[in-house]
Amino acid sequence: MGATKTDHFSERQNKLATLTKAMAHPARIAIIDYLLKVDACICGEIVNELPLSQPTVSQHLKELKNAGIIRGSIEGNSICYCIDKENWSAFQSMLNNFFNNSEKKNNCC
Amino acid sequence: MGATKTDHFSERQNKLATLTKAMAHPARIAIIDYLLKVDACICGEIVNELPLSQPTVSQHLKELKNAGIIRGSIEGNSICYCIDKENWSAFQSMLNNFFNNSEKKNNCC
DNA sequence: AAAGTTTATCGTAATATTGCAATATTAAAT
DNA sequence: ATTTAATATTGCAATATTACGATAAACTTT
Repeated sequence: MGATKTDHFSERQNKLATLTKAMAHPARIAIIDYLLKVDACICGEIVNELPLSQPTVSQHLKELKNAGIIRGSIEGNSICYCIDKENWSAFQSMLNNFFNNSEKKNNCC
Repeated sequence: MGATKTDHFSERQNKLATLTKAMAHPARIAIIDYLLKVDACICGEIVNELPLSQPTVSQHLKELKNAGIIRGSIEGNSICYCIDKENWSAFQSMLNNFFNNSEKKNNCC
């Protein structure tokens, strides 16, 4: 056991879970925060912004990249990271749809 | 190691991470989906809705409850669960704020 | 070419998550 | 009081995540 049974759920449910999982760490939230704040590609300063070692930050960056939240491109001997705006908008819509189902009338407890 | 260094991040960052983590499983998304769909308190049918064993579902319900996403109240010999609408709205705002920082002009890569 | 800089990967330890069988708990029904 | 029902808890195995030191890879500068 220990492995998530993704095959029993809908694609949408798995996607939402994957997306939220990618954000589900304060360091990754902090990275996204920073990239949104500076609103540009950041070449080689992200490690200094975080209270974690270089390998650990690199790993978090990789996860964000795998999830499609950020993009990285080689620029000389450093790597420039930025938010993948297209995907980011799609994720926002996805989460909005999820939440907007709660705009109903009835209630009970 | 293996434990998240929450003490190095802001309260907001940790809260966002905790919230997204609570949603970061297809079974938990499915539970929220279901509770939003029926838009009512559900007494003892949630296990049948999911392709997982009763103990596993119970555990996922517990996590959602701990995160404040759902509430459960005893009703006879079953337990009624529903979305905690107040918290749910707060979470929605929180995520909206997070995403709305990306409504800027500049871009690069 | 050698040395420096930046980022990624490997290896490994600590911890957390996922899942379920078995069992416990609690209330209703008989 | 016993049985039935619904849900929670315990215990455990499999897997995933988090973190970092050591090292590798790739590009720049000297």
